[in-house]
Amino acid sequence: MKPFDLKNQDTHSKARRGVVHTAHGDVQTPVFMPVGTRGTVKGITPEQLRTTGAEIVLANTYHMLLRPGTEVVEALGDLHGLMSWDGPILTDSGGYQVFSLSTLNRIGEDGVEFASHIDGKKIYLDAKTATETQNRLGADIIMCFDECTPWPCPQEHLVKAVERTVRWAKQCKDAHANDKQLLFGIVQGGVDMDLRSDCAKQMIPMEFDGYAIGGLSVGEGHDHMIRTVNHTAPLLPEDKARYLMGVGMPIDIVESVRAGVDMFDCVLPSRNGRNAYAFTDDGPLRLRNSQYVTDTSPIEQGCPCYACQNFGKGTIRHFFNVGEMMGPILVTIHNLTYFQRLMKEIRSQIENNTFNEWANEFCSKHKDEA
RNA sequence: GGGUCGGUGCCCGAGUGGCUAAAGGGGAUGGGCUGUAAACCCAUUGGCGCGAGCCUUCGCUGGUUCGAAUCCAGCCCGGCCCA
Repeated sequence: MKPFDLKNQDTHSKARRGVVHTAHGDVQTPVFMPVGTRGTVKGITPEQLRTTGAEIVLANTYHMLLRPGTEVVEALGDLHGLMSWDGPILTDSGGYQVFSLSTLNRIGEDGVEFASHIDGKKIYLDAKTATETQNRLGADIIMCFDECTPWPCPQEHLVKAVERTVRWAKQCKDAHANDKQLLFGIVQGGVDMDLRSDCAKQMIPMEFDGYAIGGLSVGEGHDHMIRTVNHTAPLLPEDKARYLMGVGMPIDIVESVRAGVDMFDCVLPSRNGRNAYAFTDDGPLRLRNSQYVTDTSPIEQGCPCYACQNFGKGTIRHFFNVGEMMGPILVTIHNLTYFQRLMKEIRSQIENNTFNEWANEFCSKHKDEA
């Protein structure tokens, strides 16, 4: 079976409605994938995650490799067993940690040496080890080991990063030895359109199961991001899933869907939820703010999530103020539900061929959040 | 009644002649977070002023000193010990 089926193509934009087929089930796109870096989406159970509408979840190779380690994950029934999640899982290769843990690593031509952020132990990650590790962790979609560059980034570094990312991608493809898993390639190149084009041109002949746009949402800002996505997404094969890594704010997602992106992941709904920031259709709420002290209304009127059905803002604010776990739990559930409801709306608008107009309205309403 | 230790900003608490509008916590208020080193991090927190700056503040009152939260005297209040 083809890994990706295109179901509808919006006629007023590049937005698409599709399905990704994985060993643990289908994923309706455009899709938002919550992040469960170390084997769990922080603060909620898989059952709660399911009720938000999530179909697929992320985990991270670098973090699982450090703890508990590949053998232990295998012994616990691979990632699906460990996470108690029988749906699709995607693992990031550790390429993001090349960026996020840059003070703890050294990038070489063949791979990256990390000083473990836990005990300083040397961890070497390259295309082969990242792929073999992911083969064994057992996710349904695995990612090439890439170099996620920072922003701003000197041009010569950007060029080198693209070279390495392309070279490593070939090595990942060669090392990949688990035919139950889809392997996605990643296009790098910062906000340099020529580099993005070069990188895409070199990645496509390698015939990956899907293609990601990496190296964005690293501080470049909404305009740079969207310009780069608008340039890059159309370069990728129409019959393969396109995945914008690490994005993002709702408005970033809507604009990127418009550019033809199918898949997203981001820590924002979960992390910000833990930090009392609630996403709503009327813009964000900072639930620690004193204005909510005695507010008995839900975070979002009409939201079917457990938090909105059972608690008012004042109670949730109280939970945050006294440090009760329930605050982070409730807002995580709400935010993930918000994102899933947004994706559902997006899919429905594409099916009705009304996406573009809807997106215009959404973006004008949320432009302040960019 | 005698002795002794102490009374500092919203709270706790450091400071014991000038660099002190006063360390550090807590609390409060506001902000940030984008393929998670994040249930975390940052900022503000006496008043007035855009600002230089001015005013008020370390129990109360008075004193010493160029200068006092800091030294002295009296008083008030609290803890402990003795009677």
